[in-house]
Amino acid sequence: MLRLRVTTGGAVPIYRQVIDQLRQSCASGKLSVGDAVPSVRALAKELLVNPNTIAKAYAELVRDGVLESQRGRGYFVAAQRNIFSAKERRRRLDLVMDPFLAEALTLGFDPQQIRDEVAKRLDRMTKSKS
Amino acid sequence: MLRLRVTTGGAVPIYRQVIDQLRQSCASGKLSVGDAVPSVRALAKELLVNPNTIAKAYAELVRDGVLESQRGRGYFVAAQRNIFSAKERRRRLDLVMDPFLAEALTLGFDPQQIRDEVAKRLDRMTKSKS
Amino acid sequence: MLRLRVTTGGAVPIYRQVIDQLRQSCASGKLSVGDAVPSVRALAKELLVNPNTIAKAYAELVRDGVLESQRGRGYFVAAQRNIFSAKERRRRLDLVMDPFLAEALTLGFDPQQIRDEVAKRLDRMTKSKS
Amino acid sequence: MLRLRVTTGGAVPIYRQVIDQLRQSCASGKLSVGDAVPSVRALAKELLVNPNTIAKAYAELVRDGVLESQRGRGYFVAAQRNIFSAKERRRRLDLVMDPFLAEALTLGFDPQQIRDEVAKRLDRMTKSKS
DNA sequence: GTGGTCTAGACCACA
DNA sequence: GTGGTCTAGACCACA
Repeated sequence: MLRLRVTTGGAVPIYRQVIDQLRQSCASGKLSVGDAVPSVRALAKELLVNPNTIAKAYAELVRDGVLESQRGRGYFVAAQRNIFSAKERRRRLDLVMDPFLAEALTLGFDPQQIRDEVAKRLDRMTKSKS
Repeated sequence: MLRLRVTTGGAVPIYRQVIDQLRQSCASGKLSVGDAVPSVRALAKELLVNPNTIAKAYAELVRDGVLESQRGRGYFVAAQRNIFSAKERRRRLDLVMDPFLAEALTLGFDPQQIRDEVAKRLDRMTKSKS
Repeated sequence: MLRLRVTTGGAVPIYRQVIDQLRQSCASGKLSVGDAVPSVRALAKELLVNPNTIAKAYAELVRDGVLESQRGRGYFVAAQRNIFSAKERRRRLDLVMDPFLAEALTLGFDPQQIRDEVAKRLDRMTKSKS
Repeated sequence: MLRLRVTTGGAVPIYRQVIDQLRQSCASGKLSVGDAVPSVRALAKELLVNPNTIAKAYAELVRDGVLESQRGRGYFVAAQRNIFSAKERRRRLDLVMDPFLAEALTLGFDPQQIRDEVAKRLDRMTKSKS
């Protein structure tokens, strides 16, 4: 059973947190192709947020090819297809990588530590798949 | 002499870019403890942005212990205090690492590619120190 | 000056109409790279619809790389870049072409007429660019 | 024997797919005036969908003059009446053509490619007549 | 002034 | 029951 948690008041919008956590669930294999995700209303009720906020998150995941919606039935995990051009994928990677690395360095981690942590986390994410 | 560049086009707010670049300059050693950073007005003029935007960025950097203000003299790079406990640093690292890795994976990059890109980017960031 | 019109009550959602018309304005050269589009509030007021509806349309155009938003400044026409993979572009073309052709045939136009009308309309769209 | 196929995955509602495919079968000559179409129940059973969904599709086709219902006998392809004036047909064509062309252009296809794809697709649609 | 997020709540489309 | 669209309106972030 999918467990999501969001915090309010912080800098990260609720809908962004939902997106990130669902992406992670897909990437880590906690969710597989074809799996249903909670309905907009059910998740909104569980997280105590407005259904529109969940709908917004789900809509973005659909646009990015992570989820598919079936009207009247619900949202489901889509087969991963690379919808973006190589250039765009690269652009989007940099867009998320740079702030991450800047923050990691600012936190006092050195390059070697960062590489190690990234490798370790990637292992955990992909191993748990099988 | 410190060189900052901001782009007014993208999604990242100007004050955020200023913060990120100064943090990175400190992390990479381009700026050392005690170094002066440009005055609010000078930097605003140079970057052609509103002084309020720079003031806001500097205020956040002071709040985070990256800069110190000396009244009447200007802003200086603060002695690197590790404000956070090891556990807290770790927590904050995960907080930014997980969404980054999840997005990278759903973009279709595999673990090896992600490790390579991270290493490459880190090299570029830290080489520019010398 | 950009002129948009929407009808309510029909099958086509308002935000979809806004998207279509802005796409057309870009495709036909009525709008050029860097041009500002009306602010969310201004357009909402002009069309007598809710600002959220306009915001939704603009957000989709940003996601598709047609517009760029500059926080605090407004929305602007983005440089056209092909953000989608060849496969995805093809998929999206079919997604809009098939319903169009089916409707055209149902209206009683024969293939030759449809080809002619498409060619004529394309000419008008791209000639008006210069 | 009429062959319909519906996919329950995508964004297009099932009843819409049924409508589009029947319209296309009529337009392409696969179905001729007076031909019977499958009964609501038979088609629902064949496609594994709710009979209400088929009933809804047939109702719209009757409303548009594509089908006729004969009480107790079933649904039949109606005599092709051109319900719309030439002007109205033209207006309706533009209504669907413009968004299609605008999207195709903003997807990065050039006029020549669009003309080619349209011609190719039309060929395939009408060849299947024989 | 601009855009961004979120809530509360209505009403429709679809299965 | 499910998702989709839209309104009214609040409050924040940014320039």
